[in-house]
Amino acid sequence: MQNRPHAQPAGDGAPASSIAARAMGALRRDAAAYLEGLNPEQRRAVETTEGPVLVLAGAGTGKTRVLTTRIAHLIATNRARPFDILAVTFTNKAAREMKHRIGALIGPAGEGMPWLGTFHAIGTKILRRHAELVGLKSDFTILGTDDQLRLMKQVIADQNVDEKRWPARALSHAIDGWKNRGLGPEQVPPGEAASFAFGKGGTLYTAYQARLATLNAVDFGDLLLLCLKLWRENPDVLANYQDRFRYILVDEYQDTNVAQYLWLRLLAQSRKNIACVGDDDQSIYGWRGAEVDNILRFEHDFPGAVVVRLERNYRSTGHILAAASGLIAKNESRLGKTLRTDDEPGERVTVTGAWDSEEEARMLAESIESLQAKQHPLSEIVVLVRISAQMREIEDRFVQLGLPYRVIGGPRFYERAEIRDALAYLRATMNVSDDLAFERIVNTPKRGLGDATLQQLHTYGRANRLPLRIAAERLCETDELKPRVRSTLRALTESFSRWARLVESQPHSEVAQMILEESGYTEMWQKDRSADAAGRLENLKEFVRSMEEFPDMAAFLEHVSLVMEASETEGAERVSLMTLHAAKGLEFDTVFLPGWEDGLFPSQRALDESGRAGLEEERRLAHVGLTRARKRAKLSFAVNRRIHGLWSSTIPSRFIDELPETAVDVVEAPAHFSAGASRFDRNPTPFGSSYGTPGWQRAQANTAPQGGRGFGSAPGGRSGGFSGGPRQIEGELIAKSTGAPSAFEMGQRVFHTKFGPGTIAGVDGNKLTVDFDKAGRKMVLDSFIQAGSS
DNA sequence: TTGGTCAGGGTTTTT
DNA sequence: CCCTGACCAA
Repeated sequence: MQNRPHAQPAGDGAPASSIAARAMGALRRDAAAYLEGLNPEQRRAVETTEGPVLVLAGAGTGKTRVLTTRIAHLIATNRARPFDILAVTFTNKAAREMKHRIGALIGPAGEGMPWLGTFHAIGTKILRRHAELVGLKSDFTILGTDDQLRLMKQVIADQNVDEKRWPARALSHAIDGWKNRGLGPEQVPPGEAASFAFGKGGTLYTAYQARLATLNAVDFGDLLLLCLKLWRENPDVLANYQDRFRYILVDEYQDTNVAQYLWLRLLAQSRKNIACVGDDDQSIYGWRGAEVDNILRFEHDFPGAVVVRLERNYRSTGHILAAASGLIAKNESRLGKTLRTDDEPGERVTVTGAWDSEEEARMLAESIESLQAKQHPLSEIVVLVRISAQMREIEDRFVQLGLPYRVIGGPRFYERAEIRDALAYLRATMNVSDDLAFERIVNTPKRGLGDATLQQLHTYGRANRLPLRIAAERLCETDELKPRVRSTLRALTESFSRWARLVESQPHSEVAQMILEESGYTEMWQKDRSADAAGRLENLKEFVRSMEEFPDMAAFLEHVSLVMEASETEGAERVSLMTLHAAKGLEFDTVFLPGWEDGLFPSQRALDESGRAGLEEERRLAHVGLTRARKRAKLSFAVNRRIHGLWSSTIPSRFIDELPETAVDVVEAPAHFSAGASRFDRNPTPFGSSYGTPGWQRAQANTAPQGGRGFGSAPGGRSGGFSGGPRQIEGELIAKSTGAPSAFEMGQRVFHTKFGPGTIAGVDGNKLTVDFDKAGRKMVLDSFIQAGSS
C-alpha cells in the first residue's frame, strides 16, 4: 500500500519510540487488511480522500461500510486525527452505529470522535460555545415540538390573530419551512411572509424568535439556522471551524435540506474535503424539507467533484432487484444507477389481490404462519405499510392469531405525554425561569389551578418581569388569590424549592422519583383505569432508571432534549410492523407490502400537492420498500378499503403495472378467502381448509374464553373484538406509594449503590434516613436500598 | 374549574 | 372509525 509510510519493524532505529511505533504499525496493518474486503468502487470511494466526493450508494451496496472505512482510512494513514473529522448523520441511531463500527475497525482510537453526530447535536455543541454571539446564554434550552406549539399559540394570541383561521400548527409549519430553507425572519421573501395571517406572517415569525430569545430557548430549526447566523456574522469563528474540520463526511445526503446544505457549504468552503454519501433513489423526506436537488446538483455546487457509483448490491436476490430497478427507472429526476447482483434470481416478487383490507390482513397473517411453519424466523419478516392507519387491521389479526409482533416507530419515547410531563417537573425544578415547563405541569395532576389562575400568574409575572415560578411565590404573599388557590399554589412552589435543594445533595434519580411521587404525578396514573396507564407507569420507571447513567440532573436534561429513545427489545422472535419511512436502512429476508392501491400508495395527497415530484417521491418509497427484502417480497392490494371508517372501493396501484413482468408472479388469493369470508370467520366448519392452521386454533383458544363470550355469539361485531374486552395488564407499578410500610427497620445495615454501606436512622413510609459510613446522613428511597450483608 | 358533549379532521417523521 | 380540540353546563 502506497499509503503505508515507513512500515519499519519494531526495534529498528530509535529505541525511545519503540512501543508507540509498534502500536502504530499494528494500526496500519489493520487498516490495510480492512481495505481488502472492498470492491473497486467502494475502494475508490474510500481512497479518494482529497477534494469533494459524491458517493451514490444504491440500496444494499455497502454505504455505511464505505463511510466507516473512509474514516478509518483517514486516521490510519495519518491524514487526520479523530478530532479533525466532522461526520454528520441525521439520526442518533445512525451516529451510534457509525461510532460502533469505527470502533470495531480501528479500536479505541476511533472511540473519541468528538465531531461525529447528528446535524443537530453538532449544531448544539457549536452554539453552546458561542451562544453569546447569537444572543443566547450557553445553557439555553432546546424546545420540543409541543413546547414550540404552546409558544406559538401565545405569540398568535399576543398579535391578535384569530387562532381559528391561523392555527398554531400552520404557523409552526410555515416557520419550520423557512428555517429548513435557511431563512431567518428578515430573510423571508416579503410576499411569502405576507401570505400568512393577512400579512402578519413575518411579524409572527419575528415575535416568535423574540419570545424564544427571552426564554433563552431555541427550537430544532434554530440549531442549524443560528449556526449560519453565527458564521456569517463572525468570519473569524467560521474560519476556525473551517480550519478545524480537515475532512467532512455526510451520511444520507439526499435527505439534507437547504439549511443543512448551506451549513455544510460554509464549513467545506476552504478545504473542500467533503464526502457526501447518499442515494437519490431513496430520497423520501421531501415533505419535511429535504431537497433532492442537493444531491442532484452536487457536481455543480462542488466543482471538480469525483462521483462514485456503488451499484453492486449485496442484499437482494435477482428478481427483487430487477423489480425495484424496473420501478425506479420510471422516475425522471434521478442521477441514474443500475443495481446488479451476482446472487441467484431467487423467488419472484408476488402480487396478490384481496377483496378487502380485512381479507388482505388475513392473507398476510396466513402467509406469515406458513413461512413460520417452514422455520422462517419471525424476526426476519417485516410488514411495511404506507400509513400507520393501515396497522390497526393487521395488528388486530396478529393479536387474534397470537402471532407475536412489534411495532416500530409510533410516538417517540420522549414525545410521550408522561415523559414530557416528568421532564417538565425536572426542568421546572432545575430552572426557576423555565416558564414553559412550569406552565405544563402547574395543573397536572389536576390541582384546581386552571386557566384563570395561570392568567393571573402571567399578568403578575409580566408586570414585574418575573418568571412564573417566582411570580407564583410572590403572589402567594399577597391576598390577590383565593385562599384555596393560594394554599395549593404555595404548597407547589414550596415543593419546587425543596426539590431544588434536594438535587444539590441527593442522587438525582432518587430526587426525580421523589418529585414524581410527592407531586402526585405517579398517583395520577396509578388511579387511571385506562388501558395504557400501566404502560405509562412503566415508561416513567424506565425514565427514572435511565437517569442513573448520567452524572447529574443537568447532564441528563441536556442529553434528553436531543436524544432519547425507547429501549428497543431487539432480537426478539417477532414479526416487525412499520411504515415504509421507518424501514429505510433496514433489511429482512421477507418483506410484505400491503396496500398497494392508488390513492393510498401512491398517496392521493402527495399527488395533489406535489404533482409529478410527489409521484416520484412515492415511487422512491416503493423502491425503498422492495429493496428491504433479501429473499422475498410480497405485494398485495385490496379492492375495498375502509377509509376514515367508510368502505370505499379502490384500484390497484399504478406502481404494480410498472414492475417488470419477468420479475413478478401474480398469485391468486387462496380459495377460502372469498368475499365475505369474515362473516363466517368465527364459525369454524370442521372441514374447511383454513381452519386447521395453528393460527386458527390459537385464535380459538384466544377468543373463546374472552369475557365468557363463546365464539359466534357476537354476530356482526368487529371480527377482532378483542381490544375492547377486559385485559389483564402486566407490569409492576412504579414505586409503591408512600403509605406502604417499609421492609426496613431502624438500625438495620443496608447497602446503597451510590453511597455504599450505612445504617438506617429513620423510616418514613418508603423514605429512609440512612447514616452512610462514607457519605454521611442522607434521605433515600427504600427501592434504592438493599439489605446490607456486612 | 372541571368534565361532558359535539364537530371537524384525518400521510409519511427526525431533531 | 377514532382522536383532538372547542365550547358549554354544573
